Amino acid sequence: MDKSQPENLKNVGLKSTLPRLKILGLFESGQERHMSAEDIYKQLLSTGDDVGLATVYRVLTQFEQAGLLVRHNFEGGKSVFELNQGKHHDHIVCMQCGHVEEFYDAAIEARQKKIAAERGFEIHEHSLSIYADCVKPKCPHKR
Amino acid sequence: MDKSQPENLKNVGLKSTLPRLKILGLFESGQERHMSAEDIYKQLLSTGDDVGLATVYRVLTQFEQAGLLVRHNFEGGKSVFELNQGKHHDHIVCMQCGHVEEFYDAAIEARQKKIAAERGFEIHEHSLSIYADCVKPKCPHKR
DNA sequence: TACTCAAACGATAATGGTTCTCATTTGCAA
DNA sequence: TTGCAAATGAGAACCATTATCGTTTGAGTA
Repeated sequence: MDKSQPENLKNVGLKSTLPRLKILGLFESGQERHMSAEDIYKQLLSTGDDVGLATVYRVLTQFEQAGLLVRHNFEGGKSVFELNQGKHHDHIVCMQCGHVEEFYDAAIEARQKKIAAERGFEIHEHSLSIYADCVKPKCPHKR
Repeated sequence: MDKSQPENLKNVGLKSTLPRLKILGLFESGQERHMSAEDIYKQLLSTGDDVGLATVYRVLTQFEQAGLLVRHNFEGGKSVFELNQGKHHDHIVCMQCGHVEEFYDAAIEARQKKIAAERGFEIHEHSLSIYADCVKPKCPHKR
């Protein structure tokens, strides 16, 4: 399923170590797109893959800097990460269940560029998060 | 200049106390629109108005709940607050100097509503922050 | 104007997420 | 294999924020 991991790491100049492979593997398994350090730590413990919490944080930061992951700071104080698949997108976060949905809107993107340019800014990155409530009873995702 | 403070507090059901008046006064003085708890604490200390840090946090939260202030969670881990003047707006934050500029774009707002509705969400709140670099040498605002 | 007392305060301890420290382990090249 | 810099892991440290709890205060009442 995910045999290409060592190359992924080498490609970004990171030594291929067990903890790094495990963590990257978790993201590539696609079980959960958005995970916090704590999520990952617990997940690894539960499968018997003992990785220190400090290492999880270190590796996540390295992956972010290497461009493998993207970090988001939603409300709630903790950072969540997701695989960087090139395509920028924004998020809607359900305030009830914490479920995260992604979206991309070209009109919004264009507007943002325009606004920044008008004000003499050079866009570095941007984050748009809509905090909302799922209206439908499709809210069984627990936080 | 800001004589109406006690009424402001009463109107939202808060007892008019010294710390609350001082903190609200700081925001109403307009010196700095966006301030963190730490900013406020230091500012008050520097003018001899001794208010406990715990009180600053407590009051900020109360003001937020009362609708007097709006809280933002920019990158950097700390919350910043600004006077709630009714008009919703988003922010561009300079990554170099920390300077914050505000903007409002009807097209973006409309798009957001549409996107949420399409996905069966009821918008609760949303926050759009563009992290950018001031291009011009108008960047003397220190963080 | 003095009295009462719940509400508010302030110092400090506790918390939660994250980073740092440093002794031990490991990937990998010679 | 061996050597060693890089990486790891346990736990301490850190930082923003919240909780605790004894003391103070605002504002209605006598």
